[in-house]
Amino acid sequence: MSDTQVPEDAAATPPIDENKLIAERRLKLSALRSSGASVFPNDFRRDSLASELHLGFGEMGAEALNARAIKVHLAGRMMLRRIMGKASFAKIQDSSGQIQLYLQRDVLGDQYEAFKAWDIGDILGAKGTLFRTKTGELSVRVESARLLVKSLRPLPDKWHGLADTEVRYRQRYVDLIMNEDSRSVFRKRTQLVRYLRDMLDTLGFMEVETPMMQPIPGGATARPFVTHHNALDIDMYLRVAPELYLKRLVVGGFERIYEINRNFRNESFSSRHNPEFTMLELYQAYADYHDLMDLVERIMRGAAEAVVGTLEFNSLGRCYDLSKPFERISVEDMILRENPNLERSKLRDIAYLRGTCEKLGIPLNPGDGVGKLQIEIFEKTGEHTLQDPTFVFAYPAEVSPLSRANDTDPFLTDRFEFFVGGRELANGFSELNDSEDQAARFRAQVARKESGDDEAMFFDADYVRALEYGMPPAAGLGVGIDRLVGFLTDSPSIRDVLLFPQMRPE
RNA sequence: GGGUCCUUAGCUCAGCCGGUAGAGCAGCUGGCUUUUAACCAGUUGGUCGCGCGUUCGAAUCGCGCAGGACCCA
Repeated sequence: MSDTQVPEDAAATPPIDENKLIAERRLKLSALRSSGASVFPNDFRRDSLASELHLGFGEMGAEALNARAIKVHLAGRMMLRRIMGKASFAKIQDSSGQIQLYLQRDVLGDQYEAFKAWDIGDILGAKGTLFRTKTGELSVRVESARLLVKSLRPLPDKWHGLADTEVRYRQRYVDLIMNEDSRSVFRKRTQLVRYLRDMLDTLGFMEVETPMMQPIPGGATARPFVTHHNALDIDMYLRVAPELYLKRLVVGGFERIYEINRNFRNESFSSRHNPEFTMLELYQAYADYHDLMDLVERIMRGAAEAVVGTLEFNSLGRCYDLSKPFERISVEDMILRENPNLERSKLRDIAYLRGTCEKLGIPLNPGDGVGKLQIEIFEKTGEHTLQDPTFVFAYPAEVSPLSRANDTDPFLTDRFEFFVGGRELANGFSELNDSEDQAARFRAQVARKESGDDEAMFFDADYVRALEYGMPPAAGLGVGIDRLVGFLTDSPSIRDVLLFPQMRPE
């Protein structure tokens, strides 16, 4: 591509939001083009990042700096500019941080006059020598400077920054330019995922990838997105969970596996939900749900160390101390704790539970059995009280179609959910590996679907066939990565931890 | 899906007892060779989210729509 020619269709498809400030910058760009100079050059090479210089020389005195005369090549976006006649200060920002430049007309000559026409937001390259200003700021005395990229759009207010949440989400690039807090959240997200991979690899887990497009969506009760495969002429579903594929791999002999990837659920979106979100799912053979509760404690502490740097920290308006043991309590005990007026002996009496739901204002669905009603009551009265890290275990089989039944009480399954800050962060259970029981539970889900529950599961015959070969006893765990990041970075909205959250079209 | 609030210059925000829109920053012009949101002087810039209504007159009042934030389901 030639960089001295304006693309011919530039005028035919004008960008959005044109204004006078942009027009002025376009004029400057067009003057650059007609000057014959290289307008978007890519031959400048830097040898330092701002933060490396602050780290390496931030403590060095002015005289020592002058004596060593350290030469640096830097590049970055100009964020701030103070022109004082024949000398100027500017701050440039690179991926690591910011550093101040000092530019003088006596040194730079024509380049100095050119610099005065550059705008905040332009990307420039500078070569110079480190020094300390009389107020003590580590800076670069610039010996030559070049404009590398002309920015056509003005940045937000240099002091107030970008505050409009909608623009922060829609134009994340502007948010990332302006807000170190935002950059920090996404760096921490990456640190968390790297920690999880390192830890699981250390424990002998193998990372795998399973289909995102599935002919039968399974592994969770949720409405799927539908798409169409043209060559096969069949509808396909974006996965709501990878669970059934991961367990096929356990049948195949991969005894410790995990996947960190996206799930898709066709629900409305808000500050708590995004249609696509990231889950860690792992499966461990010859382990049960108790082992996974221990693993979740380990993950939570390791993640806090990796991301926050400490086990004691504030998040979402509260102080947490993850060094204390996490509480473990059963669903029925939770219900009784939050509803002391209820009688334990009647917790499996459907008429009693219906009456309780009515008193609590929970809408009743005709198909709901005892287990479903128990969970409704727990979610309404108990879930939000679980601020400190807590495992709730012994979930009814009715709401746990993939979990192993409890040996002594078949109404229950060996399943837990993990809560912190009043939100569910993880879900784990001993896996159902009885193929005949699994087939029966799929049939029950199909019956729910036929009675109008469009979140109920499909019958997955191949999955049952896989179980018929024999799946080793195993336990499985799912961890909501977005929620975990939100908790560890004190981000109240899921949109603050997704680079590009789902928004209505502009 | 329901409730409350928000939408004014490129950005951050005033203006809301209805009388034809303002500040700071950014921009432009000039001055200033160690500034720290630099400073000083001058200056440009608006379909007040969109539509309909009330009124002599609407950024301001009413209704509807759109987008967003928070709370609830």
